[in-house]
Amino acid sequence: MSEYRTHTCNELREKDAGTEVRLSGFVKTVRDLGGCVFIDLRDHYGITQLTTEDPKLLEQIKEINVESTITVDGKVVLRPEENINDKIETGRVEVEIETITIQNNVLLPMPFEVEKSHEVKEDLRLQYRFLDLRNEEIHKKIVFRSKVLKCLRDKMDEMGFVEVQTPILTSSSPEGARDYLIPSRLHEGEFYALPQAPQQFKQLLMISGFDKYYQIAPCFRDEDPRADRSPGEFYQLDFEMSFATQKEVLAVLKEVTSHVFNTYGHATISDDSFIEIPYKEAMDKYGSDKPDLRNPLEIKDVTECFAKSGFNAFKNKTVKAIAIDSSSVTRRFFDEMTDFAKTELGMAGLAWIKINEDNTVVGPIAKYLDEEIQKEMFEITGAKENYGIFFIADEYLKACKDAGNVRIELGKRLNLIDENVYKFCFIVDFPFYEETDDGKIDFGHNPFSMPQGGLDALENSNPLEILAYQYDMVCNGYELASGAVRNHDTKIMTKAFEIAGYSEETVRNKFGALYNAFKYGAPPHAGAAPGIDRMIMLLLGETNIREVIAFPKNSKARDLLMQAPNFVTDEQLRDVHIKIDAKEKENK
RNA sequence: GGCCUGGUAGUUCAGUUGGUUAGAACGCUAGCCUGUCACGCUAGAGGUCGUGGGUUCGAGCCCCAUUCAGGUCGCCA
Repeated sequence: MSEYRTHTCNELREKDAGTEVRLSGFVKTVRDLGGCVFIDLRDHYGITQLTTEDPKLLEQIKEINVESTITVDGKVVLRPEENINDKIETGRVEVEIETITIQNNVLLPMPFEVEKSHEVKEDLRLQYRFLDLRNEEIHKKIVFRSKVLKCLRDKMDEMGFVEVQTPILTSSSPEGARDYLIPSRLHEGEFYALPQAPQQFKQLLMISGFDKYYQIAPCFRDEDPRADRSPGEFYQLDFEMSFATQKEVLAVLKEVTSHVFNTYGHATISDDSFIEIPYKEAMDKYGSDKPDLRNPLEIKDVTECFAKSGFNAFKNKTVKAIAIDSSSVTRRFFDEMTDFAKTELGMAGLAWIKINEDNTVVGPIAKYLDEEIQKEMFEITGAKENYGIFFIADEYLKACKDAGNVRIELGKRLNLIDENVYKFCFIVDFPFYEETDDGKIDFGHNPFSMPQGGLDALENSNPLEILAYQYDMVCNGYELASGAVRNHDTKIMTKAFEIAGYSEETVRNKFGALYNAFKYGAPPHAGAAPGIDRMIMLLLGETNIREVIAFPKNSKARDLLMQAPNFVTDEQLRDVHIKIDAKEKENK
């Protein structure tokens, strides 16, 4: 018998009545009725009610604070019929206390009530995360995460993938995000970087002949967070396959995600999931490369209509339109949307028209649209009587994105989102290059992916028209995975970098290991990496990614519990050959 | 870095047009209570209204600055 317990707090049932037991746990509540007392004892597994009428014990219990840890010896008894509590699994029995040992009392005031921690301001929860995690609801999410991780590992294993751990201390790599740097003590002035992803290692593993690799991999990116983006560090189910095409990678993504979402999802996967949508189509129809397909609204292009109209503000701009059934909303709805577009989305404005029962058109810009234009517009957008149309005008890409945000907001406000389904899709055919603000050509996503059409396309096409074998998996408006067929041919790679303005020498310097390895019979390979935190968030129907991470950082990438980052001693700095610029410090 | 929203008791919040002693709920402390499970009842303690400045006879409320937090754009394959 354990020194501390014979059973957990979720084990005792009616059949145990009469047995002597020992339980240990946290005091969840004390209900003192005067002549008798009830204690809810909580541990990782559940809750058991303790009770006593013994005056000596009643006196002792007065010293126990809520959330203290105690060990109790006692006898299991059946509860009287009328006092059964079926809300807890042990609710048909209780333990009559014989002795109580206080293991550790609560010595400081509790910063918040554990039972209500989910209502508390987030920074306080994070500062006392160890107490926050005692809350059953939050506790359960972390246990849930463990199950999902096992599920993923089992599935990957079943599909023949080998888990390989790759270095955490590695070199800076040109992938887009800012690196976290680690100064080297042994090599003055040099730095390690934490991996943004095990990208180069997994490709090297393919060259090593491992065929199918995966890893639940920590990734580090020094970027500002979002509600759905964990600041600083996060985990990916990173995988890579040799001799595989885009189609085969998408099939693996589909198999893994449908398995885990079918097993652990709070909603069901819709039948029309896993369709492929080209990037361009996604931008045109949904104004986003991570569209929420539960939202039935579609964006239409009405640039031509406005070109013919007398409304000069929209001339020479791309004009996007979203039609909604407005029979259930008032005029005020339109004004509030305009307000939202201006203040929240930073748009210049949001034009709209409303079509009355009798097909007359009203709204701030209605007078500029003659009947013929209206007719054409209704045809394009599918609008009819009792509909409203919102218009977003700007330079093409901005118009798409703004319309996308308006679409999302309309979906929310009109309550068009079915919370009980997962709609997955693959966004494919991302542009290989994009134009930077100063008119240069640069890689659209990452330089590791294979351009469609290979060397021929690079040599003979307009770079901005070349597509990449690059794909995302999207679920309910979240980018859940991203991947690519890799460029394993150094000739194509050199050319690809040349177009973006990098010399072969730069390529060799930036990722020499990989570039060099490609020259030793590299197999064609492709892969992807679903984000695990985001996946668990979706499985649980959460919208805050920090809810599914045991010890998350706050939105400024600070660890409020461990107080990181923090200043270090001068000696530590000397060790790693770092000097803090005093001026910079003062400015702070 | 830009924008939006917020900071009032331990916690979550309310606080009218700028006007006497800043409230509620939960928690905490003390007392009463033998079947509670959100136990109940009674009483009590608890506040530099984020910080600094300003306007005013008078500021939780108005103005400026600043700081912290959350969201969002930029950023992030």
